[in-house]
Amino acid sequence: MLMGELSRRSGVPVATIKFYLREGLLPPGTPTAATRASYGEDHLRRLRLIRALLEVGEVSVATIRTILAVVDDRSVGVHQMLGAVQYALGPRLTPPTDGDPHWEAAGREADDLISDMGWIVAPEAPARTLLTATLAALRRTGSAPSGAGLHAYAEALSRLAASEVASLEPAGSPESPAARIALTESAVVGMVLHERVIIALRRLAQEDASARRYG
Amino acid sequence: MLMGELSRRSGVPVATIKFYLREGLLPPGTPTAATRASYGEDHLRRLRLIRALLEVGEVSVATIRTILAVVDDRSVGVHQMLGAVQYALGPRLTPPTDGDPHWEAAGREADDLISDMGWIVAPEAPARTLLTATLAALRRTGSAPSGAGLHAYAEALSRLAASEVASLEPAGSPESPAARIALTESAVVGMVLHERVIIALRRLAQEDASARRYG
DNA sequence: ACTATTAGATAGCAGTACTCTCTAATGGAT
DNA sequence: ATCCATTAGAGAGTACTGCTATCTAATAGT
Repeated sequence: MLMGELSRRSGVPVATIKFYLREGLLPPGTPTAATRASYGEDHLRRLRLIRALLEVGEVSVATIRTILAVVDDRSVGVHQMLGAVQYALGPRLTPPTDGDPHWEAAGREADDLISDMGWIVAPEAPARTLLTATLAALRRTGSAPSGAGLHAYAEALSRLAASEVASLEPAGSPESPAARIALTESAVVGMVLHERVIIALRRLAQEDASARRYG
Repeated sequence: MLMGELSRRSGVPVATIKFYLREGLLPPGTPTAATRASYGEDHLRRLRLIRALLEVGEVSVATIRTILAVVDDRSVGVHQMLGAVQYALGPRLTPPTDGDPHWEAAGREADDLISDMGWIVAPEAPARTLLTATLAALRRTGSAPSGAGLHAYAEALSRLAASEVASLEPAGSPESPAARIALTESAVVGMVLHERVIIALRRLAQEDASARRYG
């Protein structure tokens, strides 16, 4: 497949594909002449993955590059891959250096919740920082949620996450390297886009609840 | 309170506060002289709200301006406010003009889910578009979730949303205009930041589930 | 009187995701 | 054989975002 066909089939402009090649998001095609290279179905698949992460997942180009490097690294297993993706996605928030009481209280609340749930998570997990930062911001604005509400969220998400992780490796270990990559790409896009699905469903449910109560 | 004190108490640089004033995110202080204005606690509260939405909620300045305009509009009720905020947050995705089969299948799936759940949502609700776009992207990348999984998500979020909406108006209607604004700000920050809480909890639960299964 | 601070305005800056332009080489059509 | 479209590869340019810096004139506190 030539650049033009890749562009046509993916809906991505040629100049943009070239940009992704320069940025290392897309591996180069196999050159057939000085001014010609051939691209395969895997390029098309990768391109769709990039666009999904960018347009729907709102993931930055730099983060996508990091994620794809993990996807292409055959030495990492499913668990490490999930962790690496979470680390790449994780908030680039800087915790306050001084002793911010809101931050510290939020950190304690997050730690308590995690241990109450019996969750096994790394101390430096970015999601932990994200939770702390969000709880701290809620405290700062005087809108801290109740502990009971947090637990309800956690219980619900615990069940959803368990079933999703269980479906990650449907048929044993991957057969070929290409199949492994396709499977890993699918897991990544699932991780990122399911978050969007959850947000969309939550907003829809909220609109419904609000309509019933006030509408 | 003078600009300097507002800056010190909020942790936001003076130049940035001036920028928010210019952008209309922060109402001007009451001028006391040609080069002096006085700011109150409401400015401090609003500034914290802006920072929470920006830094944790990842909401753009333009969107925050739109949201704050709704918050300050005393003529809108809770339900309309929620709708307006969702509309402002909503994806700025453009649905494909041509008949994209993935998009259309995703749209049908979203509509089916909404009617299965018995949800009352506007046909043009941005969350509906977000759901459609995300399902379409999942289809394009060959990672479409199962209908059963979607229903499980929807059920869980339906319960969470109902309890959150129920807690929006804790003690009847607001007393003073200032109290109404404070309550509305709290509702907005809750809407936006609780989404982050959910994402953080999901990632934590996923890490735990993955650790138990593969770690 | 002097220094620090402020309002208000304008300009600049760093990062992001492209988009455009150019050159030289090549492929297919006529 | 010769044209025209297409391509690789490289570099510069663009539009937008969220600040940040600089300047002027006015004022407050010491």
